[in-house]
Amino acid sequence: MQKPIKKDPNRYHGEKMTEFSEWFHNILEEAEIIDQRYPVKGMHVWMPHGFMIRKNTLKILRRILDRDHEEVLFPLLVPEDELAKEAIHVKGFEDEVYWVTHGGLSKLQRKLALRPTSETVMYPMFALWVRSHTDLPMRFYQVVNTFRYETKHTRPLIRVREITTFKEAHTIHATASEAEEQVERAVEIYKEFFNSLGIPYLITRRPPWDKFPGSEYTVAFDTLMPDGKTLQIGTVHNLGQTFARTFEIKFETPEGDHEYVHQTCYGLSDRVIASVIAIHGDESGLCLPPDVAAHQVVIVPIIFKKAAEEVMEACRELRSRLEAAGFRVHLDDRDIRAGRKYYEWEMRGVPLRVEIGPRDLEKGAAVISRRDTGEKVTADLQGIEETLRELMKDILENLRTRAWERMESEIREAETLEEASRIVDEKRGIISFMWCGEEECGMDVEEKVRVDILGIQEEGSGTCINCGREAPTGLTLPEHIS
RNA sequence: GGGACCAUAGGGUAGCUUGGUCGAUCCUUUGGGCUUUGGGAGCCUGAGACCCCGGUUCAAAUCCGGGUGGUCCCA
Repeated sequence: MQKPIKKDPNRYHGEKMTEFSEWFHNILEEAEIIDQRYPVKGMHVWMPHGFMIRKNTLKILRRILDRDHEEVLFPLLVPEDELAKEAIHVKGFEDEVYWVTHGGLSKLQRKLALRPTSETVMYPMFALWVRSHTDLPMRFYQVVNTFRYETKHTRPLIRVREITTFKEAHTIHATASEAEEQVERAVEIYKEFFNSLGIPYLITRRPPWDKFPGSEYTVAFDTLMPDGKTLQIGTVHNLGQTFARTFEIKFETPEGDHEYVHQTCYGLSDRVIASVIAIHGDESGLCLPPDVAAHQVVIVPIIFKKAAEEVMEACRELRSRLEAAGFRVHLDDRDIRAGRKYYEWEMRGVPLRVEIGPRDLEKGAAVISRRDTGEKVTADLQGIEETLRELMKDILENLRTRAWERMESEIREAETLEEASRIVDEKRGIISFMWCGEEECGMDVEEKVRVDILGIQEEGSGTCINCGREAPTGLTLPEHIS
């Protein structure tokens, strides 16, 4: 009981803000999310706890997508000639494609690529599937792994060679305006998804030199990591008819003509999980939104010699009750000190902890402790389901608000290039300024201020910070040091 | 694409400069036992490592070469 509160130097270290990179690395190992020791660069192992979080995250996503998308599954390998068909598209990926060149000992007559993304895998099949305007629209998605031969430093969940979780949706429409509308819908879908994870985001239209290769335009979701740098966590592309022409995807109109379809695609990856971990986590470790947490409630019995069995029995009973009520609950009945359990479950991000000891039992109560605030309250065992449910709602709300405030406090407005440069010197955060939208002028800004322009926000107006021309749309240009 | 640094139990480290005292240090982890248990328990007793290949040498964790893996900086 006289605890020597010595900080174990080998557990992950606390200073999340000052040493984010180390914090992130350590928490992934410590909380048993990812094992980074697999002996191939950029490829890592999902451990059971991490896999649970991933599974729950996907569950939320599928619940939303399944409303009007159909899930499919396409092959991993793309023949070289298909991959090469869409020239601009290939150019964007050729440096980072993995190739399968052999089958056993014999060399393949036709090289096969590991999909870097699945446009060229799916679209030849779409050409077979789409016949008539009555088939449209079509909305598909799949959750697969993709491969990119990253040459820069890899980092678990954020920059990897095997993207283990890539949700890609592909839609097909009869008209340009329907495709346009689908882009808007996809943005709404992603908003709903990120909101249910409490992740703040910035929605921008990517500058033309940074759009998806082969697309008309790209709308991207970015969030802000604790190190002050932005992270792209989702993209929505309007593909126009480019791929339709390349892959001959046509439909018959009511009039009997044959026209090329209009397409969109949009994707999310492992980075979503990285952002949940990074943005909500703190110096005690993970802090998970209840919907993604592997365990939502952990029960810790406070055992003394006297009443030991009664306490255990009450805990077991509570567990069955909570399970019946639909909670993901765990009873930690290990024979170690309660304090140690607290530290462990806090590190693993469990939103709620319920403690039951002899004193509580006499009162027919339990102590509930919430992970996000550290607050403890005593609650009646009677009707505790409702209390816990309320608290979970509150936790998500609190996490979301907290995260949005933090991100917004890092967005700074600049009226002049000098001002922007000064902010850049701080090496963190996002700068918002007006830009005319011209490519040449944008490149010039990137050069002068030494930033990467993230994208254009579709609101407000003013004069361009660089050339002084009228800027029809307000612009947010986050500093994006990659 | 260019450069710097690093590699010792599951994790973190000491030792390397000046080869031998290393039967390799400390923390954590981990098996067994007793006493404990309202915020990381204590004691006893076990377990666990010099990245790979080659070289120099009587002798290599230590020096040299190559490989592999990792970290960071610059374009």
